[in-house]
Amino acid sequence: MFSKACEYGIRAVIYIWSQNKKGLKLGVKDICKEIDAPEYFTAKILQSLAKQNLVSSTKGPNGGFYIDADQENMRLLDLVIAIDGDRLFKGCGLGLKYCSEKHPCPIHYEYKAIRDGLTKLLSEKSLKAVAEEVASGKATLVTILT
Amino acid sequence: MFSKACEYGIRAVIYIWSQNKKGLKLGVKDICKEIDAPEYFTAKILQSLAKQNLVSSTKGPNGGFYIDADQENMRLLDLVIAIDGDRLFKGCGLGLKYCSEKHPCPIHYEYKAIRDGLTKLLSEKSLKAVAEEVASGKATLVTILT
DNA sequence: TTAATAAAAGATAAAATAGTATTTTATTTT
DNA sequence: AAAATAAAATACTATTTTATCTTTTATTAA
Repeated sequence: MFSKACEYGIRAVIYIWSQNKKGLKLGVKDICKEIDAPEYFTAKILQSLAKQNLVSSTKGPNGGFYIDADQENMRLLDLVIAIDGDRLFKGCGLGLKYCSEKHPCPIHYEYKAIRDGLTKLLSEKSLKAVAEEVASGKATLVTILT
Repeated sequence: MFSKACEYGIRAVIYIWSQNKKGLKLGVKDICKEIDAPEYFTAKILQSLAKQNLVSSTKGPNGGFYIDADQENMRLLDLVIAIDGDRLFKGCGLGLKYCSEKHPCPIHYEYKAIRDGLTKLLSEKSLKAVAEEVASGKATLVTILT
């Protein structure tokens, strides 16, 4: 569903937020160790997000990635679009160039319902909300056996 | 969501079925012309489906692809799995190796609902049903402007 | 002001997906 | 039996995604 880049990106950003409620910045290495993602690849994703102003960063000692007040209200949808684009949220399920209510493909309505559900899910989940779930232990970002 | 191969494959199989209610077999060229898919690529997909016994084919003059009585009850889900595998239907939305009710990722329940919806959609839509919609003009497989 | 640190940028490589072309094999019609 | 037809098999190319490594730039602490 989501690309690998998107999976890593979402996990990374959630982890960054959960850690820097205290003003703590995080290096890529720390982030990737925690969320089990490839370091250089994740660095690229975060740099792209920084360029798009979804996360913040500073270089040098004690530098790293963090999320400021303006950014913490982002929705997961914003993140997904920033990383994967909007391909998941538009276009026909069967790849028809023109597919519409008037000329629907055979799965048009049902597919639309699924996609709208996904959009809704990602719109309603704010970074803050999911990160708080993780911080409180209600949800996890890491592999836990058993 | 679905791969290109899957989009072409679904469209091709639906078209094949709608045409050979009469016992008519279809060549790859005809199929691809109608559904606007790349010929050689689609040929490969159909050959793979034939190997998996989801469609039938015969070589030689008047040969081509067709769908026999055993095959026409396939669900779209069977098709998708045959082409794309089951990656879409299992695994964590955020890519966690272990994500479960007991240790859920932050979007576990909502994502599961979406995915179950997709599975349901593809299970309930039989090839026959969608192909009949196309045959009757209720749905389309081709690009129609306006 | 120098050394250390960490992101940014750029270059490269591997794997997967998408797409094309050619050769081989089976079948049918003449 | 020969020619024509069409799928099957194989080989090849291109693009995108995933991933790694190296160099540069900004920042901070000693």
